[in-house]
Amino acid sequence: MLPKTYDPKPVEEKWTRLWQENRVFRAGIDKSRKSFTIVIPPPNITGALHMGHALNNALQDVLIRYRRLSGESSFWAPGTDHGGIATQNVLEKMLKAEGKTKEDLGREQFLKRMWDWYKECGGTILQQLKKLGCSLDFSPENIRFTMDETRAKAVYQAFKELWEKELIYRGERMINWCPRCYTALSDIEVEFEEERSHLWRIKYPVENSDSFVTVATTRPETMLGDMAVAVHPEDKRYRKLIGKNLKLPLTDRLISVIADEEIDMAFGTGAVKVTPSHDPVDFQISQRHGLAQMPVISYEGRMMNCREKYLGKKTALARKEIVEDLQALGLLEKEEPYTHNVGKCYRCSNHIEPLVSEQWFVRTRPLAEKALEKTKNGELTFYPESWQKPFDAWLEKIQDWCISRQIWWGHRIPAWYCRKCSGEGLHFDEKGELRSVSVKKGAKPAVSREKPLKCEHCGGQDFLQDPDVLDTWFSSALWPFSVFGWPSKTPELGYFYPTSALVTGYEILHLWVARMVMSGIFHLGELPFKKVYVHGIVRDKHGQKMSKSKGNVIDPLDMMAKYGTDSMRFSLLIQAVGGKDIPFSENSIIGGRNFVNKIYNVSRFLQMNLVPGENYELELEGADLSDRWILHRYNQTLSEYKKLMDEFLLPEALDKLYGFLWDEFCDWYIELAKPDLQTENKKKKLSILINVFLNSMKLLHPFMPFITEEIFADMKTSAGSTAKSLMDEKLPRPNKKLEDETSLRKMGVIMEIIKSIRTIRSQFTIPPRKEMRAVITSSNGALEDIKPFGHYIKNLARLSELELSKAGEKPKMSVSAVMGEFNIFVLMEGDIDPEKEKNRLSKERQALLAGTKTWEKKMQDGSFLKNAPEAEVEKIRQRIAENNDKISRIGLILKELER
RNA sequence: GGGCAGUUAGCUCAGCGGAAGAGCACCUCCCUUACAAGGAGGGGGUCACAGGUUCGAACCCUGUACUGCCCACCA
Repeated sequence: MLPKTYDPKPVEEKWTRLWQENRVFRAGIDKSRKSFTIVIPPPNITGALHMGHALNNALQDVLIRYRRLSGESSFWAPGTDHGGIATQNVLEKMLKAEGKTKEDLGREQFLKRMWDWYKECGGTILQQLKKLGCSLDFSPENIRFTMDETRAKAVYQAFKELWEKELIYRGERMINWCPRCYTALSDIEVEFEEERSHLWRIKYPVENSDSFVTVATTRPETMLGDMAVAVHPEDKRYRKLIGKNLKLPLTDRLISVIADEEIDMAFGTGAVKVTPSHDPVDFQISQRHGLAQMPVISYEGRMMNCREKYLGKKTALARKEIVEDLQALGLLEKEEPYTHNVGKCYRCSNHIEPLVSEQWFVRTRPLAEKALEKTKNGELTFYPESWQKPFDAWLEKIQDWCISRQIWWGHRIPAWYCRKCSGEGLHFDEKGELRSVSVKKGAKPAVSREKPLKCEHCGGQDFLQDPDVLDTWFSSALWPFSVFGWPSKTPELGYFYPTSALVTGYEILHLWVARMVMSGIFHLGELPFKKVYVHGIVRDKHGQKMSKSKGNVIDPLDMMAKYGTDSMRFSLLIQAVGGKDIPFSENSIIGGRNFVNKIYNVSRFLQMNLVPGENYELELEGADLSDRWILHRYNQTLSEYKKLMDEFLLPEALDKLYGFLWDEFCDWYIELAKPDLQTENKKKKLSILINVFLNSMKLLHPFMPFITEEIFADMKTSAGSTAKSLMDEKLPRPNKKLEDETSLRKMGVIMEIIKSIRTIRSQFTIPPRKEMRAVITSSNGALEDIKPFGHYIKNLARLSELELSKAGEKPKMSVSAVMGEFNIFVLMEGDIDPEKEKNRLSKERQALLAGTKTWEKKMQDGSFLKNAPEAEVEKIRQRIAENNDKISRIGLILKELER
């Protein structure tokens, strides 16, 4: 005999192996069938899979399995992302533990270590996706990596095409610099966080005068690089000072007062210190006024170009000392608490230093405009659609994309400089390696994947490659087509591109999705996908983001080991409603675990009853009411399920299945069918039980692949299937022959009667096992309707005897209920307290009377009668009639109790 | 500072113009031969607040409050 509880572990291990061995997930080109393609958001190779990956990939797997079962040729290939800064940081940390730095190793050795790490970690992540049940084809030739040879070709091709169209350029701009990661970042890689700090008011002495101009700043340390103080041209306080010089404290420099419209007179003192090298706004002001730049903060985040005292000190320390020094000089007017937003690195959370630097950029506006056309004309749609607006808004305000990173791990920028022609433009470090390049000083890049043979200008052959690498998102942006071998015109590219849908979390809508859209249109002239399914973030049960530092991380691998993969998938998927964030707790998996066990026990029950080897083909002949009812409900559930799945309403579809299987199939239908399993009717009943159940398993399969596959394998022969896997089966189609609305109505009445008898039993604490006698009376034809199904009531309400009669007499020693058109009397043994019973019925009567009163009031309302639709009025008329009928019936029972 | 959501039972949410719902949690009774990871029954909500539209509002409109996200160069 099968054990009472389901043990997921051996089942999951078995099927994980068999699926790969039999290559059931293989997606080939099959022009006779529709294709369904999703490219996996490639996980970064930074460590292990987390809950977010579990959700993201479970959702994709649901879609892929559903489409595969629907007969489409599904493609979903595994892959990982090299993950640029994030991954480099992981290795740097590991080196630190060994007491080394990446400089100790040198670029070449460091990269070798990175590739070793990829081999180790990339494999682990794929292994974990397998555990999650993802129906990816893990054949080695199928595994993609954003830095493998094919993808590298794509990156070069993309760079070249953009360069040739002048959409990539090199220039000096204000960029976001992370001194910790030691690289430039794009604007969207900066996260703003509110921080409590101070606003300092500093007095700048006016030259040849005793007066001062007071400026307000949150960053006093940058004052060493001030080149001016700006005021609004119409600011009366300062108008006279415009053009005058100020003595910049702590330096021996003079700076001038300039006028700029952008200055807000109402903020601070209305006078702003202008630091062109370290503030984006100041940079713009300086451009407008032709101010010189003077950087005072280095790439390391230390003070430079300043007096000895501060030289080389970190900005935070310099800030403290400068404030103290100003105070000592009497130039600090005020220090007030101030809360403002501070930019932080999205990879290491350290403060971002805005500074001027020469970098590579993508000119995004022309690309964004094309993308906007597609979203505006409805070609690109979002599920849920509320993401469309923010997506569009971002494209409309898009800034040029800084794509160069000063790290080592990534695609090296395919630009080369002739040593001879580049003049002063090449800067080397102490080891003689090219460290940075200045185009302004003569360096002219030649774009090429390999080292160029000859310089176009001087014929020289000594080339140096640009030391920077590309933003990791640059290669991610090409993923939907690089996956298929672009720029080669592979058959896969032709068949699977554009892909069918993209499934992703909203946090990378700009970083990734928008860039894929722009790249797809630019390089292939076609959107990479037309549907974007956007999901939320898995949080802890209090809605907090999971993070190691908070210690609230739940590891999906632990959860799968403890409760099984199907259970975890269920609890994630059922909660993923409307793309909202999911508050996840271990507790929520238990619901999934219970459902898995419930299903397992259904199969156990059926297997205990069926005769192995026998074929239980669906027999409709002679189906009784409960059969017709469950088949009708199954059929309805199937149609609703398909509709929901096609609309990407996956949690809703799962919820429908859950309700159908647990409430209707288990709690009602199986219970109703049980007595028949003891009769010659057994085979017919089993045919319906097995067919409805196994078809439901097919519907459930995309969500919970392991248990459904296992059950199917155990029972398929009974349903006449020889399929090797459930996935070789087809999803059932709704069948008109199964429709039977009448059964729904009739079963509804019977279920209500059963429930009211159960309620009475419960109220009088009659043990469920104890058999009772009951009498049901009704003065009209309704009784005829239920007469053939008395045995349903007897069985499920546990009655030893059921009398159906027209006579309205209340049997002695009985408890009564009025349900619809029926009076129900449950016969009690021994005495019942007439007072208690009277009380109970009177209370119900009161409630009914109150209802009638409300409705009648409404019926006396002239404007209601005049304005409300006739159907509404009729409905209320009927309610009153029903109520009154019940009231009078209760009245009669009460009268009988009096005697 | 701008924009977008949300506020319904203890929790997570559905309902989006005609008698307040589900799941989980809770309480009571039951180890009934598929399942105690189960079954049956039950309690619990002025639908954030204030106005308005309507015969009728959780639902539509207008404010207010709070919460959450996204975007933004206010020193």
